[in-house]
Amino acid sequence: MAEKSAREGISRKEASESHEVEVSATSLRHRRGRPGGKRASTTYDDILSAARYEFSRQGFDKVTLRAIARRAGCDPKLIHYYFGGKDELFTKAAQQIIGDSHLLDLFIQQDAKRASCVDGSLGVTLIRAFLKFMETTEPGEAYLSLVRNAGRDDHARDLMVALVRGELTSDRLKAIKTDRIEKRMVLVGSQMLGLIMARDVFRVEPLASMSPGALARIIGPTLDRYLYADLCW
Amino acid sequence: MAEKSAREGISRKEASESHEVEVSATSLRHRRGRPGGKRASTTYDDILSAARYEFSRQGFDKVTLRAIARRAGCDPKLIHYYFGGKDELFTKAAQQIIGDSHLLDLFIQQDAKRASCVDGSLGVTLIRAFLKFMETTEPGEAYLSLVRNAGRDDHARDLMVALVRGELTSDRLKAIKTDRIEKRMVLVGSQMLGLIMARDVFRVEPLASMSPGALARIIGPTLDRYLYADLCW
DNA sequence: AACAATATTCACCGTTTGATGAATATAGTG
DNA sequence: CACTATATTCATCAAACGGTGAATATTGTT
Repeated sequence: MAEKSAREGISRKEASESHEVEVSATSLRHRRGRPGGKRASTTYDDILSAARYEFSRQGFDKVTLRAIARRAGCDPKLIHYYFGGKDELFTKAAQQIIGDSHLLDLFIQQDAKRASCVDGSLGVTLIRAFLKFMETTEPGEAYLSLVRNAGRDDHARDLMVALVRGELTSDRLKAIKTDRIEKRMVLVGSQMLGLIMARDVFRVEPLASMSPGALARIIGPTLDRYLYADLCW
Repeated sequence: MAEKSAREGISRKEASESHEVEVSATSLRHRRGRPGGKRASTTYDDILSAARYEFSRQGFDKVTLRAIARRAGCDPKLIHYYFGGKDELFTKAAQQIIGDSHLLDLFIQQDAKRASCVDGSLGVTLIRAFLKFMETTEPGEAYLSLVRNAGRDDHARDLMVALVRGELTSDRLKAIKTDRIEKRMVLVGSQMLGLIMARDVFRVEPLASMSPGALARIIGPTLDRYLYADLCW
């Protein structure tokens, strides 16, 4: 307990001595100090990316700030420096999905154009576009982290509810003409949610190794029925 | 910091003094020593019960052995004494949760008998029995907590995988004759999982306020198709 | 050159967690 | 009564976690 100040003094001296020589171009990313204009530090984005990676693969509690910092290649303190704390970091990482969800709409349009002659069913198109969306790393990771953490985090839960209800995605879905569209929508959402949970979160076999095309052919008709059939309410 | 040992000494004395008098029938449970034959200590079962309670409401990581011991009214060390460690305790507790899943089978049989003339579809029966199972407080809560925590808890995940694959439930499901039963099973599981997630975890409206009967009529045919139809693999 | 803003590192803290070793009380057994 | 198996408590441990304060390096600004 008395050696505290002494140890600090020694290690600090040693550190400054050993660093002074090897300030090469490779360590540009790790250099201290105010960044030069457009060549600003990428650390902020690195942390956010690493956070999305970790949160999409593990739950909030299991993810450690130290692991995120390790992946981002920075000191753990920088997470607090940039984001404040673990909760704020998760919020920021999860919010990225809102901005990315227009991609789903894009995929739906693309898929509908390309495959309309072969398989024009809206349900099949939906599944295929959604699975492609999930494979697109950035938004897919964010979405997964939402699904995974929605049981605990209120912010994630609210986003999930909106997604299941189809509020955030797909103008085409909103435009279809059918009765009781709200109920039909949540039925579609429940099946897609279950698919993603089983396939990407739980990784249940043989579901996880089935091809997106096969899944679309099998599950698509379910969505079609939810959307168009007479469901004898 | 210097008062620690002093405080401990005092409390120890006080405790032993206050206990000595009131060794009545109520504190029979907390007495030390070798238990009398059939009147053995209930601590083992108390711990297991407390563990099930805690694990079914929070994930494996969030549950602390101290909290379980507090609920069981015993010293934390006894958990290690009886079970070895946290993992072994969870395994034992989870086996009891699984043991309850025979109820689902029972509900399926009951529902099939009662409603066979009105609606004999296996899919409809499945949904109806499953929703009734979820309403049955004890196993329903445990199941729900598994779903809620499976995203961030590996232990819960393993149980969920088994449940989604239908391995733990329903002799009737196992007995049906159809091709590719494994794939068909996980498709059924995915839709039921999505339904429970959307309805009971996220509580998405208007899904959450729909009657079990209506849900069974709407979603049942989906399961029938997954179980029996030609799915053009 | 002096100063302020930014970026990064280091050492450390308090808390909580699962776990362990030693001691101790009680009841059956011979 | 002596002895042993069982049941319980206490005191502590090392590790990991999120978070904090202070120092330091680098750049832009004046």
